[in-house]
Amino acid sequence: MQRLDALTSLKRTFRRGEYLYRCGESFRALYAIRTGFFKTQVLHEDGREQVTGFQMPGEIIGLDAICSDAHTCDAVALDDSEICEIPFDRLEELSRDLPGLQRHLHRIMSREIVRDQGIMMLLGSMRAEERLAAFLLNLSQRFSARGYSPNAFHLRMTRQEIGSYLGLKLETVSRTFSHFQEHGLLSVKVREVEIMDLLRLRSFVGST
Amino acid sequence: MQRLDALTSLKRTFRRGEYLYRCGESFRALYAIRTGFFKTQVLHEDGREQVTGFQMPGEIIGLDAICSDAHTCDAVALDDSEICEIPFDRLEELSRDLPGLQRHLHRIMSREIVRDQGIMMLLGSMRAEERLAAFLLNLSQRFSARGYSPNAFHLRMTRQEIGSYLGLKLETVSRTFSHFQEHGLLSVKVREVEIMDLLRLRSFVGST
DNA sequence: AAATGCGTTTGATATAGGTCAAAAACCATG
DNA sequence: CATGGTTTTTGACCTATATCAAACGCATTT
Repeated sequence: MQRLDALTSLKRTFRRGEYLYRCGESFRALYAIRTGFFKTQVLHEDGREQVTGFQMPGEIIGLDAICSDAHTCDAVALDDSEICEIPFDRLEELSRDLPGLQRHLHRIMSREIVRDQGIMMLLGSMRAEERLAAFLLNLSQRFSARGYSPNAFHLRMTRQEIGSYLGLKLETVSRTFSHFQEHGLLSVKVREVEIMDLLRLRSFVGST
Repeated sequence: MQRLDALTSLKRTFRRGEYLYRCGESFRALYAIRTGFFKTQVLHEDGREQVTGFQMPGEIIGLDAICSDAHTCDAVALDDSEICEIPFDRLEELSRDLPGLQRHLHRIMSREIVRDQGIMMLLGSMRAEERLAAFLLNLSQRFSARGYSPNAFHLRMTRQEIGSYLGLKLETVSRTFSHFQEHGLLSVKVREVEIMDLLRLRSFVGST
């Protein structure tokens, strides 16, 4: 356990807008978010961007870099944040001695794969309203798991970033928020969201 | 190395249309494809399906099940196939003794995450022609890596399955094939594809 | 307090891709 | 080789979302 503590001893802080890593940089460590908020994005050479995820405290980023020893996306702080660096070779070493840690690591990687499957489902076969509803419910659930209200929260990302993540244009995101508001599902004031009717919002997605 | 051989000794065959596993089934093993062709899909309760991938020999499926000890998607043979079962607990055990194997497993999981990022990019920010071009180029590259022609191959999946994977309707897939053919990029006769102008097809992805 | 600047909202219009429908091609089976 | 079922193609039309454009809100600077 001391060794595990030693593994996670290096902490770093980031201001809003700063990059934790950039696509192409060589891979050394995974990062556990302690506080704050990040996004990960892939950039196409023609300038198009695809936001691949929003990460909150307790989540691990950098897993994509293992396969090629280089990061395949950017990670950007959306809020002042603190992360904890986990050197990957030492993590592998330690997980050889600690089956519980090994299993944990595998679970984390697998969970990321399942998360991605969910996004494929979202992007591949949902309509705009379903996408936004699924997105909000996902945030709600994650805030809730961290002890915050599942019904009222502050969005750390712009409409454009939400749109990129959901495969929609920012105007469509904005309009869909307005629709939801008109129908009494939620109240939204720029970045502040309050979900009024969680059940009905859920029924939009079909499941969850 | 004997232990590694022992690990991969259980083989099974599947006829076209048979399920390797189904969503919800409990997780015991990963599967390495020896011969044949599979698809993985997630089903929404309202009947919508999302194909999450097409797998060929040498590829590993089942990684999604690690995190919850249950499969989160279906895997269906698209061709008569042979797979090799890899009991996961024994794989973990062995990878504690063999750092090379451990690293290999991590790379495979990470590669899957990167693959999924690519699909998000595709679904989130490409148009129909780009999606289909990217799909064909991906198949081409994978056939090529297996010693088959990169220019001529047989599609194992239906237009509907391609469409589901690419977030398009089957009619759109069909029409886009026709467009490509009209422009001399490829020749397609139902399931037989021959790429005539690989460079120009490539220039589709990442332009416009 | 005015000016600047980004992010957001809203409206008008355009279009890529979806939907519906029918015909054609293909494939498995008796 | 005739049959019936599936898959594919193609056409006509429609709609969800994109695009373009303008105004607005809010925060920061001057």
